[in-house]
Amino acid sequence: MGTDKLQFRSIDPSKLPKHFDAPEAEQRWDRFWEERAIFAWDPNRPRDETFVIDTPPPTVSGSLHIGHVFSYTHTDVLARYKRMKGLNVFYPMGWDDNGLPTERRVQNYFHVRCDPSAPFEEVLEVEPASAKQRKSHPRLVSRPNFIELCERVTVEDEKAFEGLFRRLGLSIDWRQQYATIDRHCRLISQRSFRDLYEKGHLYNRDAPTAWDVDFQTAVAQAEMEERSRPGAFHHVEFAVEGDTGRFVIATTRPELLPACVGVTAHPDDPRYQDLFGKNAVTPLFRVPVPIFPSELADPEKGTGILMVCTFGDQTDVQWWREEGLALRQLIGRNGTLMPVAFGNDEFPSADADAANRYYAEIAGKGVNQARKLIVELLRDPDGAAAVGGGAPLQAEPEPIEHNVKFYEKGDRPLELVPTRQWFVRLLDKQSALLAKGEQVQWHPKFMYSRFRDWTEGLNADWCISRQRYFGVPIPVWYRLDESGVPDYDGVLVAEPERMPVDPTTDVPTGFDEGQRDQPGGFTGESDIFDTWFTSSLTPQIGSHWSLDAERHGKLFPADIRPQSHEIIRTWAFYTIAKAMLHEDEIPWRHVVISGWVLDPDRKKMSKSQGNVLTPMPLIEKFTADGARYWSASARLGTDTAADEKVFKVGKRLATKLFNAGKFVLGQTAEVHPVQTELDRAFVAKLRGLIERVTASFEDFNHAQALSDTEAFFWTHFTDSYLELAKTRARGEAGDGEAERGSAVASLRLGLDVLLRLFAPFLPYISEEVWSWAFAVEKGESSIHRAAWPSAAELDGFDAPATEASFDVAVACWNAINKAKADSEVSMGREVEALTIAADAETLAGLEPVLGDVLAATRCRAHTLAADASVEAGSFAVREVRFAPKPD
RNA sequence: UGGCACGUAGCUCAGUGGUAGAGCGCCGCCUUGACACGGCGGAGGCCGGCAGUUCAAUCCUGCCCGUGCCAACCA
Repeated sequence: MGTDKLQFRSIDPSKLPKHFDAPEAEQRWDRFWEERAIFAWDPNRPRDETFVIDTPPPTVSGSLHIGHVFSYTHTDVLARYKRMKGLNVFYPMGWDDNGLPTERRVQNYFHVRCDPSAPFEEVLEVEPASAKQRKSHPRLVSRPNFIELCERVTVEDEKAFEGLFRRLGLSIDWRQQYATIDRHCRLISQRSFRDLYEKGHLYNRDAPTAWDVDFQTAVAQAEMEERSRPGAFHHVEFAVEGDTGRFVIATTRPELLPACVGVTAHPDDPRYQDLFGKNAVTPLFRVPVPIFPSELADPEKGTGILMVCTFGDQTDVQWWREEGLALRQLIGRNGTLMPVAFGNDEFPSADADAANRYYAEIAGKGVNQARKLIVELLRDPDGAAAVGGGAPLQAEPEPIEHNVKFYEKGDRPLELVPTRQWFVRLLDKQSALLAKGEQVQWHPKFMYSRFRDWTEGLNADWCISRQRYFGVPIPVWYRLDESGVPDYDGVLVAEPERMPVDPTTDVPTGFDEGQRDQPGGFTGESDIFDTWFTSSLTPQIGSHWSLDAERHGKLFPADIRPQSHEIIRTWAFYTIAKAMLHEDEIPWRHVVISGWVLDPDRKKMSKSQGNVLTPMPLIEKFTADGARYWSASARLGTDTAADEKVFKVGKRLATKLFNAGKFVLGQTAEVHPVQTELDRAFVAKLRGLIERVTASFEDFNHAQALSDTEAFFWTHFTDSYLELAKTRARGEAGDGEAERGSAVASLRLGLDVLLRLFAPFLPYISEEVWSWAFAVEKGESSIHRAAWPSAAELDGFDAPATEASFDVAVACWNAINKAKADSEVSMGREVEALTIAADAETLAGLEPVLGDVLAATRCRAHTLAADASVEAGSFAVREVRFAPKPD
């Protein structure tokens, strides 16, 4: 026979290093994958063979933190699994460089501020600012120069991110890269605007809008957060016009008193029945304002009657609209009290001189300072609303803790400032949005409730304009009438073919540059889009929506959207909204939500607490596979502590694979089929593992898949099967070549299958061991392109007499090991003789695997004893005599 | 105040309507021809509390307590 001379493709273990050099291997394999384009998406394959990932574009101006490792690994594990399943994986990478975080970073880094009126400098020379420079005033640079600096910084930041992601082994197709500020994204984003405009989903409006006084830009509902802040109730006495009546309102914002435009109480409140319809007079400023009833006033709160100002909060806006109240805007865009004069139609007063005197005290001040000052003014009896009323401030302010709305990136409370803004109409589409959200499958399921709660609680349309610089320009111009006033209804939207445009430098069709800002001409919109307006298009950015119908058809909707839960209300929500508004579609079939990374003490990581972990040192210390192991051990949606112990376990697992691979592939033997009972039983067990792990992956449960694979590898493979088959594999058991070949064949099969099951989690070590022999043997140079193990693969193997053979062998081996441990002898000590007791049935089951057990335990002579008192399936070892310890 | 999630060994976490699991840590032993970046053995838990459903509850239901997140309350 010619075949019995055929040898397994083995390796010489002595030529391998003693220890796995992970840092070296990580760089080597990253290059290999890149050169061979292992992760390249093939545009020619059909949609049903494609798996599309809508990758989160990280904010590159933010610092790298361990959370990036965590959630991106979750995605990558799935990507690698799907690729091995034979799917054509589309796995792009985007960088979110657009917007405020970058601006802020540039401002700090170079110590500059953007001043649109500053002259453009052809060659801008700026260096990172020194501590000394930071003490002086920031340098003012033009908008184009500022944008140039933003681009300079983001290029550097992107490199850092790419470096991390490559080192981590993310199987990204780096040819599919985008940045949310690049030409392609500006184009898609502006086309999105045009499409929404044509469909009637957009409007612009001059109205009170949430405004950050530091960034000096409007902010959307989704970007607000509430922070608990100390405040105080101030009780202030008002008078009634033409009457002797007085009443006391309670307010936390006394500085808005000059902006008081009305007073309201609940219509059923018996205390204030006779006031409705009359005018109140404010103290200090003596402004007459209407008193009206409103269901929104709560008789239980404060004194039950309150002042309405332009604008203290959202309810003020509502009252202002519904009651048609005056507009007395006090707080300017920079957060200080604007100069106003009393004694005219806008700011009427019964005593303008006094009003102006009081106001002069607080004009130009910031909100906090103005509040302190006005409290003092309210102590002045002369300031009473009615003659002889005494000091308007009743008693001392009563301190309270209350929640105040902030821009999530801001440092001072939001103000409501009337400004012209663009909005996407969403409030009228809540139920349609909910239906779309329901069509998407959320993993874990309960995360849908976050989306639902947010959508149901929506209280404002989406404000998409920002008064900033580094972002996608809103592609519109406005006609100017003969007196130079913009016509905000006659909007000139750029044509799709001309996009992307910058209306501050490009000219609308039919006009020329000379007409810019001239009466009868046009003016360009200088606002940019909210970052989310672009980020909400990542599926379309990848699919080239509106540019390439064929590609779009293959890549949209995407299969999965991985993201974390805190941005469900922004990124997930807006993306669902866009897909619905553009094509009445869902943007992806599944949303895969990662939890948060907590610090080792299970506290939320935050910069202010200084407990943020940077990823590279952890990767250096525990290897990329170790870091991935930690990430992948966490179930979706579960907040997870960055516990070094878990990283360590991952690193240890990779080492174990290295060593096990070295042993298994180091065995030389003739090629024979798997035929010995123990080997067949092992293969049967392996089949069960493949089925369970595959099912877990299909169920988006990567953590279970990893845990099952790891447990099998450690418990069944290295700690038992490998030990039991070892002697036979080495040909030391005195069996024939067929038995030896069987052992080696099944050891290799076990290694082969386990490596492939581990490959999505531990791409480096699995590729390394794969490369030693399987790459050539299987004709697949990268394990990451190898077929995912299937039960069908094992169909050609003969079944064992009974699958229980494996467990019986292990139970007996464990019992003998325990006897050795109890006698404190090494596991390698030879046994001269022992008695193995078990019930008759168990004993019979042991027979076909007994040889391997005796060989593995180095047992020279044995007696089998049937003993019904021993529990079925287990063994008692008696009358053990150990050989003397060899010299 | 409401919604969601979580509460299991010292720590980090799995898990199941039928005698409770892993890793780390701890204790004892073993320098074994893949691996001391190992191996073997062991100790350690009224599965947050109280009720209910069930033959049987750590698991299902209700209430309570605690933790986290989200949202509301913001005069």
